[in-house]
Amino acid sequence: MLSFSEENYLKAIYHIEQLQADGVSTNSVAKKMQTKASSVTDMLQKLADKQLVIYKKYQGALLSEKGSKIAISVIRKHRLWETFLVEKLNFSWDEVHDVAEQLEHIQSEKLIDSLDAYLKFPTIDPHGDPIPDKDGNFVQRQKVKLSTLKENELGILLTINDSTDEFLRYLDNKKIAIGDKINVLSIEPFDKSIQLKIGKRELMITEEVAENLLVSPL
Amino acid sequence: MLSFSEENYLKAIYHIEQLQADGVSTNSVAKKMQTKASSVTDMLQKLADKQLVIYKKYQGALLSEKGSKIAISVIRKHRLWETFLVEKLNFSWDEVHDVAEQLEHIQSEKLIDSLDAYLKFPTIDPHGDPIPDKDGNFVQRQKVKLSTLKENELGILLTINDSTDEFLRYLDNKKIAIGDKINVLSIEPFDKSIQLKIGKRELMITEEVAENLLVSPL
DNA sequence: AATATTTTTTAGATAAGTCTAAAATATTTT
DNA sequence: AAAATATTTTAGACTTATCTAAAAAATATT
Ligand SMILES: [Mn+2]
Ligand SMILES: [Mn+2]
Ligand SMILES: [Mn+2]
Ligand SMILES: [Mn+2]
Repeated sequence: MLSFSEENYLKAIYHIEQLQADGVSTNSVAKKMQTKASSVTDMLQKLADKQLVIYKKYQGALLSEKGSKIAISVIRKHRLWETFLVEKLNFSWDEVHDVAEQLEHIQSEKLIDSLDAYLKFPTIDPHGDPIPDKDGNFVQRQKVKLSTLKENELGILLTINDSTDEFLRYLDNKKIAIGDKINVLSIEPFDKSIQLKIGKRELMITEEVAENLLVSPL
Repeated sequence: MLSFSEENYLKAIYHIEQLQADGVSTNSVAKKMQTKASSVTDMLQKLADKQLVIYKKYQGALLSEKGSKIAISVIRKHRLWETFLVEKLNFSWDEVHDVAEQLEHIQSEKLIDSLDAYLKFPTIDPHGDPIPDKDGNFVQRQKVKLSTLKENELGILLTINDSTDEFLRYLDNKKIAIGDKINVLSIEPFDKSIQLKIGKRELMITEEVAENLLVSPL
């Protein structure tokens, strides 16, 4: 039985590993967890004792097989709860994260598997992120930043890089949603802002926004 | 923001208060919480500092207005989650308690009020216990032990005194359920065992079982 | 290669929650 | 009312998770 804190560290290490496959640095974990490097060192030593990470002084850490399984199960719970909140309790996608941060630590295999079934085994969460199944498997989809598309190219919005409430609400306001088919009409050479078309609507987004929208190119 | 531990103590004190209205003793809390009296003293001092209980050395404790409100809100969450697990996720009533013990500490007013609405504002949980509403109000029903009924008297099973898994499963086996109309056919003078009728079925229960069944007399 | 800077670890402190053992107080029995 | 017993509190220790400040190691700069 792991503490909430241990589970949160494992999840953070997992997410950092996805970005840069080499050893996860103490500082990168500290930044993600909004804590001090010394606290991270303490925790990495503890997780190493429990064989959940492979850790060598000054070399950073990597999740072990066991640690990785736990991280994925926490992520599974987080995303299933987010899906429940949106689908069943009518939360909007910018309201679910903090509650899911708490719910992801509830310990009950029966609970999470029943929830999974109740939701009809969803594979994608409200933010477009894949939901691992009971065995930890999930879909890996090819995706590129919208900012890499050329003029007249198309893409389906799969997920987003920035999941802050502010960005989610920006997308709501602009009526940009997961699953939308986005057509790049033109790119302004001066500031790389993009004129695009969703359905019949035309709108303009900045390069920064385009960097945070991940699409499947068509 | 209270810790899980503080919330659990408040809930325990509340439940003990319901049984004996006078000051709640340190030992009674220790017994309920399965902890040591010294730990209880520490916590009572802390809760008194936070004005959640009224506490005088060697005199035991009482919940303050504020403490009582929090205790009731934790109970509300516990019972709504139990109802959710049974109604929506097909848990049986002997499987919900431990999970609800965890879920009752999730902090989100929007979550619990949405859950309440999703369940159509239930007033009774799977064990027959009343569910406080958003304002902390709940139905108080007149109820007596089945063992106090005389021969040929009737009662509706409202709730139970013993909520252990074993007793719940005993009731399932005997097909005795909350809401059943129970007819006391005869009482054996020797051991006070009771012959009763539910629907068309006749069955016998011991006095001990009858002590743990609370009915509304008809 | 030596120096400066950054990163990481260690040492020591603090807070929450628990425990055991001993002391203080209250209650019951004689 | 004194003695015996039970209850409650205090004192001191331990664990987990965090922090600050200092030391050690790694990396970057000159
Ligand atoms: Mn999230
Ligand atoms: Mn998500
Ligand atoms: Mn319960
Ligand atoms: Mn219940």
